[in-house]
Amino acid sequence: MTDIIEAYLKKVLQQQDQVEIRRSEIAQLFDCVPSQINYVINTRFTIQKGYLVESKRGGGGYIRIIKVQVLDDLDMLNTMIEIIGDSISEKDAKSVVQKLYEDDIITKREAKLMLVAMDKSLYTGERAIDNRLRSKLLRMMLVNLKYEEPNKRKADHT
Amino acid sequence: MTDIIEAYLKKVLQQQDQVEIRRSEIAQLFDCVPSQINYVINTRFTIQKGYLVESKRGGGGYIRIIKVQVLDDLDMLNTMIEIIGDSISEKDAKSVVQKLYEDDIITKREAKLMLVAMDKSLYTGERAIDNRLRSKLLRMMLVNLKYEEPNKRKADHT
DNA sequence: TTGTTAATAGTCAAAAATAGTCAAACAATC
DNA sequence: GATTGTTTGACTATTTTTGACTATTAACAA
Repeated sequence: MTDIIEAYLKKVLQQQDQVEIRRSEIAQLFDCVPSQINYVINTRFTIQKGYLVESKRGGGGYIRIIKVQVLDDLDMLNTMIEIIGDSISEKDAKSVVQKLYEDDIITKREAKLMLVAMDKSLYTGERAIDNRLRSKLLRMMLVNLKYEEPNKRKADHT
Repeated sequence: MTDIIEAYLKKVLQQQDQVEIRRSEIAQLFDCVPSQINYVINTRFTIQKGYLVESKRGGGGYIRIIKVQVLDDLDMLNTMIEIIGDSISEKDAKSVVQKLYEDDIITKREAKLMLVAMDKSLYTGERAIDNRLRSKLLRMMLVNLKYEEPNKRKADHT
């Protein structure tokens, strides 16, 4: 269900750079409880994945999902570095890498290298410590990319 | 039983380069306990045998088996992985990366990413601990370079 | 203005729906 | 008989679904 609703919203977002819904309407449309919509948004439309969410309660209330717009690769990298902050979970870190791949800022191989480096199996198991180290490593890699020549890319480098 | 399930999955994989199952369904189909499926996967669909496995728990969970191609540079990478062992200094690690770059096994950008990850400024300062973590990370990265998923169209997110 | 009600959305934790781990029991092979 | 491989099930971990309760806002009544 979550996947279906996610797909629906992403489809709309392919045409527009933002979408505004009424929570109860979408819940009805997909025949689920309203809080399911919150779950979808909290897990699939995070800032690490490149989305901003605004909402208002009360009469005429809404939930608005906005695709984050960036100027260019450099802007994207800077934005991501900010988002990462000084601590990041495995999941969020992987979302960031995935996003960079989807936006053609890194190649698939680069993404895979970065993903292994984010994997929890690499770290100590102390969550707080791991998240700080992971953040440091990811930020260092992104900073590095800022000063590298962009990859020459074909339209589709799968 | 293990052989039968293995054969079944491999038959499907002859037609497609990946297969997605629901563990409980397959267990039912072959009338065995679900954890049997894990056994099959752990013994017959390893990375050494050319398979990658991904899974998700919870509602809508799945196990996905993906055929991977082993790349040409296998020997070189295997040798490097052996040399690295379970502990490596910053200097030696950087030499390894440099060598891979000189031998055209990795690109310049990939080399830079890996070098950042080897840098001592990332680590704790406890030499023994750092060298083990560095080795683990470098080996994980190299293992990753050995395999490649078959071409799959990336979603067209224009 | 000021309360009150209706119409929203948000939070949180329990329950349900999955998959993973591990070790004991069992079976096959050497 | 010892070793290695397989099967089983109890227990754990993760993700999703659900619903009761809370918070906010707008509209309206006093």
